[in-house]
Amino acid sequence: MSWTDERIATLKKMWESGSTASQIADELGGVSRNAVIGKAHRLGLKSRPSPVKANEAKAAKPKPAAKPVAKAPAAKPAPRPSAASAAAPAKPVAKQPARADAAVPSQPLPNKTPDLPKIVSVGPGGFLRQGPGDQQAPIPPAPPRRLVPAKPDPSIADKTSLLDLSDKVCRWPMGHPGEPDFHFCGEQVNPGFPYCVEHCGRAYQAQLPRGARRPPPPLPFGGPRVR
DNA sequence: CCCTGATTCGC
DNA sequence: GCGAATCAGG
Repeated sequence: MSWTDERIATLKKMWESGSTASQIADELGGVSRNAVIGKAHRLGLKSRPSPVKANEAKAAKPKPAAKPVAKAPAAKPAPRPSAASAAAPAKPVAKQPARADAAVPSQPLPNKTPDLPKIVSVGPGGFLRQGPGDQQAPIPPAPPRRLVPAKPDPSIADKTSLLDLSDKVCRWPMGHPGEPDFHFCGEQVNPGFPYCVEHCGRAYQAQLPRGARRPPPPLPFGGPRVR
């Protein structure tokens, strides 16, 4: 496989979306994880949370040629809290601590809740997915104001592809990643959220008292994938 | 072991 | 430019 413009664009988009190299490679197909990483570097894309580069701020050892066994007794004065801890016990397909920081803006609505929990993750297609089990987190964004009736925007005559995603369009996935008709909602977003008003209602649901909860969770995207 | 990204280096 | 091999941390 060669790196066509589209493949490079997809690579960039997914890389910046927080998808792991493995996910990107899997989505692109025909390339290995290393190929993706290598290409990403050649493109100038810099790696975000690199588990390997987490610390290492003083000693630089770019070449593994010399490895002096300079192991001091080493006290640990700096207790480094691991910030990357995803509490996701349910992993249907693959575990992926993917982050979606860029896609989840901070709490815009000065409501009661202090902060907006990140209840989204990045799925295999680079789309944002909400785990069904994540619904229990304190979910603030009950629309405080009157909901605007979904107004069809004429600017979205065509489908919104992965490459068309931006902070302005709804990222709610329609269909299945990888399929030819897979696209995103593309509606104008509810300001401060990655989804439009309608899909915000799907993504964020009020926490009902125990017992009154509705078992059937909303289907995040068209349902289980059928291959 | 698994995963991750970084880097190197022969092609 | 490409990516397998390798390294290195979690």
